[in-house]
Amino acid sequence: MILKLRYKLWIEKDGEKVFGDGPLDILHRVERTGSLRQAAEEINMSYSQAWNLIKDLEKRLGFNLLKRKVGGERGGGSQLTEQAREMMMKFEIFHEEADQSLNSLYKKIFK
Amino acid sequence: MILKLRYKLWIEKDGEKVFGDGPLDILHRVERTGSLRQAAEEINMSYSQAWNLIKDLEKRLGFNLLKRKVGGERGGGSQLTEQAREMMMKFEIFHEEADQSLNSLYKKIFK
DNA sequence: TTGCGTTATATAAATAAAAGTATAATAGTA
DNA sequence: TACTATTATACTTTTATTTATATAACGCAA
Repeated sequence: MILKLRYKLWIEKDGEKVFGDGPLDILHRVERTGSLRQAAEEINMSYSQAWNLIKDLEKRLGFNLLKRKVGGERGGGSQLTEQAREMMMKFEIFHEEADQSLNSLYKKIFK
Repeated sequence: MILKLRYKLWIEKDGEKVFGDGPLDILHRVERTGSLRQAAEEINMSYSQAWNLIKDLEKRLGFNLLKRKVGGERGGGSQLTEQAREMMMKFEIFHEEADQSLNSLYKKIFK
């Protein structure tokens, strides 16, 4: 019987999500493309949904994740803030180490 | 800014959930009360939902979690199978150790 | 034989989440 | 000035999930 460990990790503030895999992925794509719209498109998420997601996170966190530019050449765009980069980096390291830790624990107990 | 780590752990087989916190809790209550209906009632879950949940898990796992008795004194009831006990025990140990591991990791990286 | 509390099961209703649509505002540039 | 691709925002529609309702079968006990 091949069972597999699954898990989800995220960060909350006052009982509300403020960071997780979804935001991490979107922010990486914003970093690369320079546009929230393109980032959303890449993962087949509607722009409005992506926009609401980021807006909610920012509101809860109390700081901006994106530096926006509306209009202008190429219509504008978005870039990461320093605080966004810091959060991403910490979450990535945590996620990576957690993955190793959980999987070795799982093997120890279930195999 | 007080951020809090949150996580969810569960076991899958062929991409479908076969065990997690919910089932663990219900099975504990069945063990104590001798009845799936009472177990469901305790956590304000409809009996049909609890029944479907357990039935689906059993189907996916390929073995029974409950020994059922229909009719008879007190209408019948349900008891845990040995395999259910084993799964519960392993998952509990895993969960407990994972909790410690994740939280110390979280402190190390986020604090 | 009737009542009881359970398991077993299907179906409907309600709620929540996700996805989609529409439109305004913006500021460089051709 | 007209065009462009973006951010910003409000709604509507659709889908998925959860919850509720209803009913049958069962077997012991009074």
